[in-house]
Amino acid sequence: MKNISKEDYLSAIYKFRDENGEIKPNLIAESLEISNAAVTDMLRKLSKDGFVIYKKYKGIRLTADGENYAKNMIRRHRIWETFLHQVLGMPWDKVHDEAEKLEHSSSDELINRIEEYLDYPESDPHGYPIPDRKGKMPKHKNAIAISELYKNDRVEVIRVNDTHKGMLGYISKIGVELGKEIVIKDILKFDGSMLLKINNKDVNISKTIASNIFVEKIEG
Amino acid sequence: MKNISKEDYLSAIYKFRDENGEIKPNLIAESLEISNAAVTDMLRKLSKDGFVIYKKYKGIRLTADGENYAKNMIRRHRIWETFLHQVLGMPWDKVHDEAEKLEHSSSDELINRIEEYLDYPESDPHGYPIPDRKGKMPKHKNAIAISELYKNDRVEVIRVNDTHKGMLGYISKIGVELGKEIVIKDILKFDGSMLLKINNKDVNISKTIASNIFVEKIEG
DNA sequence: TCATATTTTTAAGCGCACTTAAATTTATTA
DNA sequence: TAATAAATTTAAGTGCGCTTAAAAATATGA
Repeated sequence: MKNISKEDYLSAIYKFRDENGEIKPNLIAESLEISNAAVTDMLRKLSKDGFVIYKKYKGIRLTADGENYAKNMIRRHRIWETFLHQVLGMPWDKVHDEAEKLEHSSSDELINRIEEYLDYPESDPHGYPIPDRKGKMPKHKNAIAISELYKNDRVEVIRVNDTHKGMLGYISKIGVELGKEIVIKDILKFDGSMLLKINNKDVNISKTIASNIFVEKIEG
Repeated sequence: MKNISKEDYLSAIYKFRDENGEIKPNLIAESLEISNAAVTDMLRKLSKDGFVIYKKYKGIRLTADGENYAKNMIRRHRIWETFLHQVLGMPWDKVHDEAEKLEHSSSDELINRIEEYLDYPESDPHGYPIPDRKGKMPKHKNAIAISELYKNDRVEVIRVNDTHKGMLGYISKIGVELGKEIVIKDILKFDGSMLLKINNKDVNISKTIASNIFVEKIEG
């Protein structure tokens, strides 16, 4: 059994809902790696407790309460990640799992103290924005996935997706980090993989990886 | 339900066992605030897993594995308390509950990193020793409870017990902290309460409180 | 549009860490 | 030492968050 809490469900809904703010049970089940039946069970409870709008066979959406709750969990998660990386020097690809545990065991007061200690950071080690204590999310830079780029584009890394296990470790091994400059040297048509220049070295990355590294163009 | 983990049982046994290293189920149940029946259940499991020696109706003791496990939990707890107090400025009487939650959600690697960041502290904010990563406990100062002292003794606070809820808050409110000088001004025979001088103020404390503040005598 | 595939819900059940109540063992004390 | 009290174990049961299997609803596509 996995024993996932209400907190994880709300975070997952928040993260994976579509442009209309809706999500299907199936996607929740996949992201939490549990059965669809378990999701149905929990949705009933979350609905009863006023955190989601749930009607059988219909898409699910967060209530205002649910959204606040989820945003607070994301705040906790990202503040822990930032602390672990910046203060304790924990590597990029390890902070996620550690924060995942800590976020459920911290009072709001503790999170606020850490935030203060970090001098109110606006983004986590992967470039994601940290909601403030009122739930306000700092403005995100306009990010493009590397997979959307063209040959000879020169870009700077501003965000890296941390949803896939093991991927972050690989990404950091090939030299990618926030602020790093990358040049697109070639795009291979047959598999969508891309040849990049990072740290003056040529690196080939798959389309999957390319779609999880977000950048902004360097002008000029 | 309280949902107490194996980890809490082992810590409780470690803390409350007698001079022979033994403990009765009853005491475990009281300290964890659960029923005796729940303790019997868990003891069976802990025994099967090799953490305690358990024979029906006999005293319980930790195996070497159980002792190591418990000591590691105490290490986690005290390192978190030290971090919360020293780095984040969390007050004396709040760190216990917060650490209680965090200790179950931290990898050994995280604890080691915090320990390093704190420059390998030897005692927690209440004066209790912190086991090192091999389980070695730093030598404790020889502590006397204030309740054992005589009129006119001059002493320095070196440890404060954090087992009673609310007591630490009170103790800190009357001016007691580690390293603080106290003079015993009087002992009231009829109830064992004591009149102390702290910060040049007279304070009366009950026998219960007096037996939970530990000191060493100031020579001369 | 109708058969088929997919998603979602329902039903039954499991393991865990508890609970209360009753039975049993051990400890106390008169 | 025998009656009584206290501690401990056993038995039965609960709530929670899962599971698998089957049933029902929705979506897809020839």
